[in-house]
Amino acid sequence: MVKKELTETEIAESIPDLWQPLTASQRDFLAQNFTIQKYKKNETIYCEGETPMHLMCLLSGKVKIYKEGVGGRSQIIRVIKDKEYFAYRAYFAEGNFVTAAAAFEPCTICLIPMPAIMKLLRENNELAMFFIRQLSIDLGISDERTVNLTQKHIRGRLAESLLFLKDTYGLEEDESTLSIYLSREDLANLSNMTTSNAIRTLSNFATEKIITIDGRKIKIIDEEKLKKISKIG
Amino acid sequence: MVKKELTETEIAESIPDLWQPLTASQRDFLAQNFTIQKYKKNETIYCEGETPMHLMCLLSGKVKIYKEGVGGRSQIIRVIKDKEYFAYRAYFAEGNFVTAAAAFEPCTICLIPMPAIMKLLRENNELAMFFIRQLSIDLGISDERTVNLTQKHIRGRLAESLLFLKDTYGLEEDESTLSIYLSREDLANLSNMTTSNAIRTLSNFATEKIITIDGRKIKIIDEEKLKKISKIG
DNA sequence: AAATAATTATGTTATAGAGCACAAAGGTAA
DNA sequence: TTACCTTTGTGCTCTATAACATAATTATTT
Repeated sequence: MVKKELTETEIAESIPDLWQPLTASQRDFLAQNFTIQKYKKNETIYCEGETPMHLMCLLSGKVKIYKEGVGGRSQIIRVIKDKEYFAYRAYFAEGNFVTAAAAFEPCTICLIPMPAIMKLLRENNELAMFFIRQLSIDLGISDERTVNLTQKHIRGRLAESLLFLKDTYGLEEDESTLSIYLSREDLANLSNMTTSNAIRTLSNFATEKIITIDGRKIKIIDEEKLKKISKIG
Repeated sequence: MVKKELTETEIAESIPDLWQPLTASQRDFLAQNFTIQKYKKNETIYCEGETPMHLMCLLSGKVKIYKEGVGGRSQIIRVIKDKEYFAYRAYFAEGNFVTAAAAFEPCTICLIPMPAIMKLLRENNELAMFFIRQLSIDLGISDERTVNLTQKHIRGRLAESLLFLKDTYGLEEDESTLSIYLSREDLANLSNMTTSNAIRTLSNFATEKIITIDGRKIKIIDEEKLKKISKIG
């Protein structure tokens, strides 16, 4: 664990949502409990079944939260972009992790021990409201996702995943290339399908001129059509 | 809307989790904002897209939270038993309902305007922690559910639903009959399958002496076997 | 009580998508 | 360079489950 000396300004910029509601003394306290950790590409951040210890905030990089399902098939539950918090749910629920997390690409993560967060929460309602809002949003997304993954057909699921990646990580300067380069396998795990079907459906989309593919680079050409496919399932 | 005069004791017994953390003046305030509403069997409590106004606590009866999916297929997301709170997530997420709620059987529900809850939340951290814990638990369940519904086979999904109903609503005095009598359609919507497949799989379970069925009455005979089927998918 | 509608049951058919096999391409290591 | 592994791509087969059709029951309404 790297314990880097950071100025309070640097910390404030790293974790604005958490920092902003705090009083001066609470900020001091948080600065004492702030550590930085780096993870290599594809490195596991935490595993299913482990006991949660820290709140994590992704400072840079991209992270997947996933779950090993039946027969080794893994399902990506959600993805984290920078400035997003994760790994706290299980602690609040007083249980172990039901998901695992791994780095899509090299990551810098800020860790804050959950007991420190609990102390701040007991003192600061605005902070509590931040978590209530965040958990509520995530629960709504999860409910939507359950229905989408179970009821939509392969094309609809893949289309939705592509739009979801666009909304989460955005596009490159050309305004059409997805800013995340996933393996076909990750794309399949995100869309609840086999790798072969992700490959096949992706090339179908390319043939239909909805996207172009160049290795792992995906350009969205016809977003409207993608939305339509996602909608009708 | 029935505005029944209740004693504070009666209220306290109805909504213990919400009541217990409050101070005397907060309890007074809550008692002023407490209304009771009754719903008939199968009546809709709220719809997808509506704006959330009240926190609801189920005082008696059974409720399903569901979502209309692709092609009119509906998916039961979770079920509520008495003393459980619901309908608050969307308000906290500052959006409209993404799910609908309906009564499985006649229900009595306590409604508290969300702005009143917000006021109490701002004053009372323990109350905030209650919601953080509850949302965290529900999010974990939802994540588990996503994988179970997408990856398990029909038998596994139905077995899981039966165990889930047992855990939620319990058994009758005979220690084996499920305390909830669902239609095959509801059972199917809970297990992400068609009604015909719910019927078929249910009678298969009966043939295999895992359960007995008498109309909508389901007796669990071999819980261990059910757990095994649920586990292997 | 008769009529109508809803639910449960069962058989048959059709198909989406998994599973598998294998080849080609690209990466990494020795 | 050669060897080896991982990822991507394509074709073929098989099966779980949806979709449909039609009774048989059971509720509900008139």
